[in-house]
Amino acid sequence: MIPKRSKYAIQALKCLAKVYRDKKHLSIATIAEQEHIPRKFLEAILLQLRNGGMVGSKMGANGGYFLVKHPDEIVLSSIIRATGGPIALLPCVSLNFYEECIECPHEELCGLHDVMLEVREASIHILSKTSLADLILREKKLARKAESKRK
Amino acid sequence: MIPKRSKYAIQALKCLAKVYRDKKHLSIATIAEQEHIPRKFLEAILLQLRNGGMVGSKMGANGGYFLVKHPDEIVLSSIIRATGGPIALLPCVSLNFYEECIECPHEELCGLHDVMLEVREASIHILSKTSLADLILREKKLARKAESKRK
DNA sequence: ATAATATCCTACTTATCCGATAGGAATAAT
DNA sequence: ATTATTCCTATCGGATAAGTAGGATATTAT
Repeated sequence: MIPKRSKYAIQALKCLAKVYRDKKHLSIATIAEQEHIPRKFLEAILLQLRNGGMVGSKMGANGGYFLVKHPDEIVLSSIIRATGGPIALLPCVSLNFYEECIECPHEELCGLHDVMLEVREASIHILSKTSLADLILREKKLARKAESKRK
Repeated sequence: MIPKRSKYAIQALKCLAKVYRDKKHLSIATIAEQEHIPRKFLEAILLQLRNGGMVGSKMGANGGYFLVKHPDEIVLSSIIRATGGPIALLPCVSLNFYEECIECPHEELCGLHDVMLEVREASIHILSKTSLADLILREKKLARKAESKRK
């Protein structure tokens, strides 16, 4: 499981992506309210994303946050990583939280390691081909589908 | 990430799978030593697996644990589930640890939910086609590969 | 029978991490 | 100035995971 932190980050960035072309910025409070995220917690998360170079900020009254890259270029896997969320199911197959198993004499001979690598690759494949723009597009499709179903 | 508990469970069951055809059983102590798992912890895990009907046990001196099903029929996903390990990356797409997001008005309209479902399906697909027998087979292949590489 | 060897069962400890909060300093717009 | 906002550090409480303790119960071997 990825931490809530990562999920909140994705939601927040999705909000920012929606106003990207208008070159608008959004305040923490606005995003927090829109997405039902605890305000102070979101503050910490956005700060982390900013220090990681994923978003920009404008201080002072009428300030806020904005994306520094196009929503097409920001993919889910990098958001998860930037917020400290592990994707792999085991430490020994994690790129960012790697830890070797004491019990494995040779990692390259471990069958479980091998399988878990496959799982990781499959997950990362999906998560790094899906951008914020894709996410928004997906929601539009889902809305249309629900609409046509309701009739 | 899945808990260590689940990983230990897989290792232990792999041991039992290796002696399955000889209708042997192994004691906790034996497995613990072989796999470098804390003895008492393994005890708790095997007990859980037994109560879940995945393994059988024989009490008393010269007792131990054994598989009740063929190693072909025991897949990784069910071991992970039996030991309380989540496979999904978010609670809202988890089969066994489902929790709805307060922030999502309609789950069916959430793009993230949609993507995470895909990730879950991909992971489960791999984990439920891989059995203990496959795991052992994989290790044999890896060993052969390493052998031919060493030359 | 008795001793030795196992599993069974419940409860506990301990450490770590996660989610969330507090409080104020710095900065910019009006 | 006042107000709105980000920036920064520190902290708290609760949950969960990993591992431990100790004894009850069952079986085998001698």
